[in-house]
Amino acid sequence: MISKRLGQELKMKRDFKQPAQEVIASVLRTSDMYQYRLRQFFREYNLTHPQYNILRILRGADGPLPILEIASRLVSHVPGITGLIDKLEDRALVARQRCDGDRRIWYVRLTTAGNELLDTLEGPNDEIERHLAGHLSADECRQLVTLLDKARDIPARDD
Amino acid sequence: MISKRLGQELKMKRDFKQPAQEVIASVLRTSDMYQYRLRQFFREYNLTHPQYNILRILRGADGPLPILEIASRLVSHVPGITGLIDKLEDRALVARQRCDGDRRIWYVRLTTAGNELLDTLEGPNDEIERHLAGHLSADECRQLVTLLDKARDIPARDD
DNA sequence: CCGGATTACTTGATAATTCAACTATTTAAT
DNA sequence: ATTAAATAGTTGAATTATCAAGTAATCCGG
Repeated sequence: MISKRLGQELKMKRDFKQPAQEVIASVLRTSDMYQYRLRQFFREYNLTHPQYNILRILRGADGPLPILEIASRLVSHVPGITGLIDKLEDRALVARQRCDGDRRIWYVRLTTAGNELLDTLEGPNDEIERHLAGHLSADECRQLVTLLDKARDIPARDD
Repeated sequence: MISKRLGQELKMKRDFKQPAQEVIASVLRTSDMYQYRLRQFFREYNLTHPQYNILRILRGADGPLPILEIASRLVSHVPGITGLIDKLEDRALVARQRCDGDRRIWYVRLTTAGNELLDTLEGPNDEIERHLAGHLSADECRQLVTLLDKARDIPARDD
């Protein structure tokens, strides 16, 4: 899966009509590539990438989080979180506990097993991330991240 | 859905451990954002984004293409193309025709209806692309595309 | 303290994706 | 010629994702 400039890669007859178009196509294609590799990687551990993200968010938070708080931090959209958490709970990687103050809220926390799984994954995960993006220099990474930050900052529509 | 730096956005307690990690997360998140918006947009036309891409690839090619050729140009992976094409064929936007020389191959071509749909979509699609990425300058677009090209150029694994 | 609005989360039906295994056809090798 | 291997595309089962609509708890205005 060797990558060239996207125009060649997709063998477009015409150039992209507007720069915006090429940006969007590039982002989507790059993301697809990452997702493909990450899926293969996490399959060995019987996890999907979103599931792994939930675990990592919980670890990063150092404490239980409300479900919607997880959803908002997740690189993905809301309803379906329930199912993801269900699955993690079935495997006892995560546990739900009701909030005392506000009984609408369910907190989710990492279990010991969840923590251990994250420990196990840490090395291999670092490795695959380095494999996927380690060929970019620190400077290129910074630029890319900055540009993508700006890309996500889409102005509100005036209509 | 206002976007800040990803570290804030995801309310990470710790910084990203390695630059590679942040790059991957940024790409995935940006892609999710685009996909979310594009899905909403194309729903009005009863199309998914992959379906639209197929139509556009066919238009770009100016002639029938073998199915696997479409798959390889598509911002997506192979088996499932069949289903996508089936659905487009059901709606008569596209037609299959067998290759004379090699009867394993099926060519797919745009029908008149498919062409017309693309015409209809052209304006609105340009508009949504400008909306999603039009706030980036031409120069930023170029940089971003160049960096993403490089990002996709993942070296082969030496193991 | 009553009713409507809001918030937090779940459900279930539907659609889209993914992967492994399959058919059909062609090419290559003995 | 016959078999093996490769190529092009399909199928179907299982998992995921999506969206609209639902429940349950809290808040808030009168």
